[in-house]
Amino acid sequence: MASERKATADPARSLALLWRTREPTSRSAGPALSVDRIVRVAMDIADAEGLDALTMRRVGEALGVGTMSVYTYVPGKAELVAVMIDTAYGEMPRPVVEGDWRTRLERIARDNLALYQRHPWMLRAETTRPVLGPHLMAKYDYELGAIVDIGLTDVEVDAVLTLVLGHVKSAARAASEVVDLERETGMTDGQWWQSHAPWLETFLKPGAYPTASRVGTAAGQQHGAAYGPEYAFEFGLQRVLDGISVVVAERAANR
Amino acid sequence: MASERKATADPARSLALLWRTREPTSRSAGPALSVDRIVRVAMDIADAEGLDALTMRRVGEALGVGTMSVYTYVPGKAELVAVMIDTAYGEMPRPVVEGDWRTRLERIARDNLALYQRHPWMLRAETTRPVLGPHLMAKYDYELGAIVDIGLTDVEVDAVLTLVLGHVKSAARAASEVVDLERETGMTDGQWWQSHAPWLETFLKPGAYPTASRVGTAAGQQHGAAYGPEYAFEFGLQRVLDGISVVVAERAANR
DNA sequence: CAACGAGGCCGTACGCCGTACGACCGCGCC
DNA sequence: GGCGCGGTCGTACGGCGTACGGCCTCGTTG
Repeated sequence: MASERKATADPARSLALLWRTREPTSRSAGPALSVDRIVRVAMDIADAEGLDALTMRRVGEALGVGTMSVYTYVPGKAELVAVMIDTAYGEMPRPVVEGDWRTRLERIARDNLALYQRHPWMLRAETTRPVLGPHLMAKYDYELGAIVDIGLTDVEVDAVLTLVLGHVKSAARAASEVVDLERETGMTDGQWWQSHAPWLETFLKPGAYPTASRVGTAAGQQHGAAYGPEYAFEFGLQRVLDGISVVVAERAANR
Repeated sequence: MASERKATADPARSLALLWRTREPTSRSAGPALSVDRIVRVAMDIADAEGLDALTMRRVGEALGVGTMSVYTYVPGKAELVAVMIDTAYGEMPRPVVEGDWRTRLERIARDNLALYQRHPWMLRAETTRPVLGPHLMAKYDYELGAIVDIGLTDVEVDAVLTLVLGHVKSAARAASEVVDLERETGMTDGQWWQSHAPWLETFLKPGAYPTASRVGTAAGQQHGAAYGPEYAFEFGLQRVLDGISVVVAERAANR
C-alpha cells in the first residue's frame, strides 16, 4: 500500500532532482552511486517484475549498496518513481511525421501505447500531480506541436491531447492487467474464465441478464481471451479520432 | 503498496462471497458481524479517507471487534475490496431513459462519473479481473441494453461501452487526483502551481517549449485550476459520442 | 604535514501493514 | 451432560518506507 504519492513538502528538492541540478563532486574518485544509476536499476526491476517488486531494499541490493545509501540521492520512493517516469518519457521518439493531423495523432497514440507496454508500471504509478520534469515538458511540447494548427483553440487542443492520451492509458491498463494477472496466477485469461464460469452459472438464475450473457459471450469468442484489449484500443482510437474530426470539420466550415 | 490484487486461489470462495451464498446460522443470538456490516463500514472509511486509510485493523476497530475477526467473514483485503466494488455498482440507478441512444449513453456516462465521485477509492482499486458479482452483472446488462439496438454488432456494442466507460474513468481519475492531493498537501491546485512555477522557471531555458508554455498557460487560465477535469470530461464525452455517431450513421446508411 | 569538516555510506530501529496460527469460549445437538 | 463447532481474537512474523546517528574517507585549510 502506502502508495507512490509524494509527501514532498519541498518543491525545490523534487524539481532539482528531476532536472538534475547538482554540482559535480570535486572528489577524485566520484561517489559509487548516482541518481542515474539508481534510476536505471529501479526501472529494470520495475520493468521485469512490476512496481510491487520495486522496494528500496531491493534497489540497494541490486546496486551492491546498503538500503539507506539510496536515500543519499533520492528523498524517498515517491520521488524515485517520479524520476523514473520522467526518464521513461525521455525515451520516446519524437519524429517529424509526414501527413495530416490524424496521421500524426494516431502515431502519438501508438507511441504512447508502446511506452506503456515497455514500462507497464507507469500505469500503476499514481502521480496525482504532473511530474514536471524536462522530458515530460518536451513530450508535451512535441505532442501539442502535432495538433496546434488544426484550427481549434489552445484550450481545445489541450483537451484533444488529454482525450487521446487518456484513451491510450485506459486501453494499455486493460491490456497490462491481463498480462500481469497471468503472471501472478499462472493461468491464462481463458483458463481463469473456465475456472470461474461453472461457479458463476451456479449462482446465476438461468435467463437472467440475457443481454450481458449474449454480448459477453460474443465478445469473448471474437477475441481469443475474454477481453480483447488490442481490439478495444483500435476501435476506441478510431472512434476518438472520428469524434475529433467532427469538430475540426465544423471549425473549418465556419471559418 | 502491496496492491489490492486478489491472490484468490479459490474462485468458489470469492464468488460465494460476492453472491452472498451463506446458510443462515441456527444460533439464537446471531453473530455480531456480517459481511454486509463489514462492507458498509469499510466503504465509509474509504469514502471518507481514501483507500490508504482502509486497513483491516481500522475496520475491526470501527466495528468494535478484533482485527482478526474480520477474517471470519472475508478471506482477505483484496476480496473485501471486490465486494465493496460490487456493492457500489449496486447503488447505481438504472432508469429507463426516454430518447435516442446518445441521450441514454450520455446518461450512463454521467451516472458512472457520479459513482466515482461518491466513491473515489474505486479509481485506485486495481481489480485486474472483473469482479463478477451480481451487481456488476446487472450494471453491465443494463448498460448494454441502452445501446444494443443501435445497429452495431455485439462485439462493437461491447467496445462502445468499454470506450465510454474508459473515458469516464480517465476523467474521474484526473478529477479525483486533484481533490485528494489537495487534502494531502493542504494546498489548492493553484497554490501548488504557484509554489512550483518559480522553481520551474529557474530550470527552464527561456523560449524553450513555446507551444507547451502557451497552451498550458491558456488551459490553466481558462479553467480555474491548472487542469480542468470537468471540462476534459465534457469535451471528451462529446467527442467520443460524436465518434460513435459516425459508425452508427455509416451502418444505417449501408443497411 | 597535521587537523578538520563535510559528504557519502549504512546498521539499527520504529511504526506501519496484511495475515497465519492456534487458543478460548459459549451454544446447539446428540 | 458431554461434545463439537462456529465465532472471536491475541500474538507473532515477515515485509515495507524511512528517521536517526555513527563511521569512514578524502579534499581543504592553517
